[in-house]
Amino acid sequence: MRTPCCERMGLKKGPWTAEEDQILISHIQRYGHGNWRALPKQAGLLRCGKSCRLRWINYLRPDIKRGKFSKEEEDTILKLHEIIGNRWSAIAARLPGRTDNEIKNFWHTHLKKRIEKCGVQNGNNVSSHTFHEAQGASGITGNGMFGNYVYGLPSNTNLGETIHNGSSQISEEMEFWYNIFITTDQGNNIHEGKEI
DNA sequence: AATTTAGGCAACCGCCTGATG
DNA sequence: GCATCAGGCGGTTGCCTAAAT
Repeated sequence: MRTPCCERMGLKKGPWTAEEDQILISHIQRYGHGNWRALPKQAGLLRCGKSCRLRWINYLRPDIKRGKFSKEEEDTILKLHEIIGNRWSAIAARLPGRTDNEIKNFWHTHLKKRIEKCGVQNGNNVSSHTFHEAQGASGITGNGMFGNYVYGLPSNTNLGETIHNGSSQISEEMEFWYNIFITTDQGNNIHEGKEI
């Protein structure tokens, strides 16, 4: 049974101070972040590696875009979420400067509510128009896809084939977004709807 | 002005995966 | 094949602040 890194004695938890931020930034700028576990010790921070990594990726990274999400970004999140579900990191990969955590928070605090509202007004949920439509057309059940396993699908299901051959009922819009997803996904080890 | 409530977001937790020995 | 480690991910929590009462 390994000890979770955060349980080590003497490690600080909770909000980061400006001083800690500065230490982390200068250390990474100087030496990079080859080994997160060793970094806090090397930098002189009383934090666990995970905490440092999270702080850097979600807040301190220089290329982070802060502020409100644009309409285009919102649309992208909504569409990708319909296609791939709660794969926040995959969605974030398509929104330069945005982090998975930020997108996840934005989803839970804004978009989810909006969708639920729309769903109530329309008497169904938004997803039913796209991915669920595809599911219905191809006999697929489940609530997500892509991953080391395809949610609710046999592991050998070729989703690309399913979508393309499934039926003309599948919306062109979904196909458009699906194509964007599979053709632009680089570095995520995903190819044609499946992780390799 | 004081208190309560709700929303937003940073951070933690636990699990999973891939790499390594 | 098994154990361990580090990194990564998604779910969840809890704090802070603004709005409402």
